[in-house]
Amino acid sequence: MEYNFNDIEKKWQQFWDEHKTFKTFDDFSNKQKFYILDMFPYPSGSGLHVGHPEGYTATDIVARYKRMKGYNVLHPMGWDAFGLPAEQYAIQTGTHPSVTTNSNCDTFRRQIKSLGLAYDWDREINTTDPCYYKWTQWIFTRLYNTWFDVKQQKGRHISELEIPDEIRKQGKEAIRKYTDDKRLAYYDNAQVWWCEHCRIVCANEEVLNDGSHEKCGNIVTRRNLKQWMLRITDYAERLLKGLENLAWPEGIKEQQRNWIGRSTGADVDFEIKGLGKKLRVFTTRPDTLFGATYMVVSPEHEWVELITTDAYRQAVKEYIHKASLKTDLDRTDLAKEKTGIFTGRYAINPVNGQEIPIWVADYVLTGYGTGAIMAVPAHDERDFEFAQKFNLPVNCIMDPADADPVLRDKVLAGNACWTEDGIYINSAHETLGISINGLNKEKGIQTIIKWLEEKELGKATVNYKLRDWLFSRQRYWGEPFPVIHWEDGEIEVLGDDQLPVTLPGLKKFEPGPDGESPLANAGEWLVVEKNGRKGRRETNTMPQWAGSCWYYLRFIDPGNDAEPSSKEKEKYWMPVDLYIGGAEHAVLHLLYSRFWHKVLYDLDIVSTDEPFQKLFNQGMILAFAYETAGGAKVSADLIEEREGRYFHKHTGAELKQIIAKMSKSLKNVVNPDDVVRQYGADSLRLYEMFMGPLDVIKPWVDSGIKGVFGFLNRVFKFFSNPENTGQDNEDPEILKGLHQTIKKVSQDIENLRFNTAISQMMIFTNLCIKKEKVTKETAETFARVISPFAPHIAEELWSLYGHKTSISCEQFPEADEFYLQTDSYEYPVSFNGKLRFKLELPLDMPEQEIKKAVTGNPQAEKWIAGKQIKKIIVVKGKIINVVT
RNA sequence: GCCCGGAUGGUGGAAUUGGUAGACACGCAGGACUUAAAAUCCUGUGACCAGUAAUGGUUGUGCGGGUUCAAGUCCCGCUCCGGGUACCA
Repeated sequence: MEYNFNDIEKKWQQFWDEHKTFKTFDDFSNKQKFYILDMFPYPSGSGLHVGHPEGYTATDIVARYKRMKGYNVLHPMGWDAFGLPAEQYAIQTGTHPSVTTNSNCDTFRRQIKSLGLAYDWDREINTTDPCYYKWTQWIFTRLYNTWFDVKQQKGRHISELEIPDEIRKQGKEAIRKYTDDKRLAYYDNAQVWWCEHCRIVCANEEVLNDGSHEKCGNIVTRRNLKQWMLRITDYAERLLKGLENLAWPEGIKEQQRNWIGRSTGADVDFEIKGLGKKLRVFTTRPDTLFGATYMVVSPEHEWVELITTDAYRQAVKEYIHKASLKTDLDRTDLAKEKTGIFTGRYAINPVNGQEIPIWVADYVLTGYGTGAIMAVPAHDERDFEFAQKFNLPVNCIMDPADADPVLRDKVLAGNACWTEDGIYINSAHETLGISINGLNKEKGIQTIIKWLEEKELGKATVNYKLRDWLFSRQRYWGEPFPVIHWEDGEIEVLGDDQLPVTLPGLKKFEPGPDGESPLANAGEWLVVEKNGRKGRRETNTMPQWAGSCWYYLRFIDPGNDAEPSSKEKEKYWMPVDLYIGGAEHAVLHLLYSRFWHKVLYDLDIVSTDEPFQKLFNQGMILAFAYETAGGAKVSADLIEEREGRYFHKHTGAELKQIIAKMSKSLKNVVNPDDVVRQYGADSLRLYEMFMGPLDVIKPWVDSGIKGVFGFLNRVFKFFSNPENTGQDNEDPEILKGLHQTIKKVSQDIENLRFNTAISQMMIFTNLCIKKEKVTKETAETFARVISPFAPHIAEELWSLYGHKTSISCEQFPEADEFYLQTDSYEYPVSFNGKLRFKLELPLDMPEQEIKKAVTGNPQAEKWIAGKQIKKIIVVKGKIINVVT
């Protein structure tokens, strides 16, 4: 029978749809649950690309397999549909973003369905649906009404915040300020990144390290705006600790750890001479206090003016002004030429009473630590560089005893910087009662911190690189904040009964004046009045991350209008057992979600501390592209191939084949629709899995899909022919192969190694074709084995064998060890590690006899002749090695 | 600079705890079918050397060392490529 994939696939997709084959029931009774989730897509206008089906097919195989193994499987799909492109399109054409979004979702849904993915479509969600974002707003109000109790390391309701008496005495305003300073969501004047091109505020995370906006590549600038912020920094420690028990790729965990950037050290107070104030610095190297020869405060430090003496005031002012004009790009410029200026003021080093100058320099950052440092040029590269430039003293206090002697001399003389371990010198003060001379780094740090704490000059502290999360955007197409700004300055966050705050209809979607959100033009929607008090709605909207921070909870109970998801269902389904998506979300989405989830956990809304138990990243799919000798890229439709070389159709120049990301400009984009049309969904699924391991980056090769297409043709031709499947008694070799295949495929699915599972099925099919006949039982078993990978063809075969129900409701076969046992083994026999011949021997043969059998074998003579056998190594069932 | 990955035939990639390197597939070559082509099927295919041939030998997992009876796999030192990050005190 011909393999007519088109008819087969349409037929079964319709069958699944009509019978709701993959509907998930909340069967809390006996079945074990398995929640398997894809990172839901942003439905862009260009539709699915071949990268999407990679992860989706992988989860689909696991979902189908687990279902056949008797699990209650939750495998949903939805749309992360707020976002810029729909809004930009609205600005250009006046089409409401919801119209664009809905039509894009329709395209995505159609395309995804055409791949035969086993989703429960009754659970489809859309972040732009008011029934969905009602709960995004609801969670925001929870964040607003939560503070983080540092002692308990736990978020608690704001009503449980104790107000200190001294604050209480100052009255209502002070209490409000005190409370607002603790809330996890707060409204604050923030220095924000501004992208002039997109006219949008960006989070730190959305700005690339060259200072450009990740979405458009435009260079961003700084602006001061009132913005909503989320106090993710409070959860830094929890977010760090929580990583320990997660089955995530080590690399991703490491990226999150680096992003959080925990570092331990000490806060140390330096008395400022003539001011009666103490300047606090953070340092990871309190042991180098004796080498501190100057101090630096950042240009934005709140005491800069205070510290600066009159003689230096003008110069410092000019310096700060210049620094404020610099973008972060300039500040972290490649050249990194350090700049700075003396304030005229001195501080007193607490370990030895020495007076050291205080400088202002922009190599010290405002947002980290205390925004001020003690500088130890002898033992810190940055300080050393600065000291060299401004002729500040370099005072070596650590002898690099084990270093290269030339370098050591330079370090001791203050002509080089040493940051590694060594032995302290010049690090004692008799009257102050401190000495670390002769100790090493680890001991030195301990000793100094202990001394500082005793003398109340400082204390051990921990700092994080992680910053609070800038949570508002000046856009229309996002979740509105459930917030009213009253005319008297009070901020009111709406109660649950007033949610959702829906987006108003607009005619024009251009941003408001001065970078304000388009919602600033929303007229009546903006105005609120209550008992004669006037207010204005918040015009910012939430960033795109908001909706994706908790969507996995909504899939559990998508229709619930009383809660984000019911407690009972949440408890049953959470956590997500397997989460698959791209590594580009290594920090942002995955860190934000974990943060929200932990807050919800603290508030007893969810039952697990972490949302995603196991995470896996699929590798990107690239495609061939072409470039000229000069490196100019040539679009794929201008290529001519001759004898394995590539030439430009017009110029005739020889081109180099390279591997690059798929892009419109290179015209090397592969469209899944085309692939499905030409080879069918089963072939696309199989090829994406057969290309290589799921987690590696790999190029799309057209000829590769022909290979799996050929395989499916052979499978269908052979197994659909009753003449081939009418054997009465099964051949032992087939039985062995079949059970090997069941075993290998099961193991490989569990370990997400689909490429080798497919290869095993190919081997088995080749064996069947060679043997020409199998039993019906074998054919039915194999259909079940292949069904998670190529579900359409498997359903078709299954119905050809006379079954009326879906194969996806069948049990996955179990491998029977009985058929896998063997009693003899063909040993590879090596001499001095080199394979010389093979020898079939019983597996239960004692070692002594194996040795005899080897040395007595005629083939061995040649290799033993004239030599002494030193020993014979026998690894049972593996290898024999004769050493001469 | 720092952190994390990676490097195996012409190509994508296989190879439990160290134990037959190159499974499976693509490509290529030869053959069958065909008037021809496509499709399909069969055979061969890391490189080098010897042999008419069956076969035999040498060599071979980015480079240089080491451990071991045995190294793609473990250790030390590099090179190149990809990703993240960047004055975080």
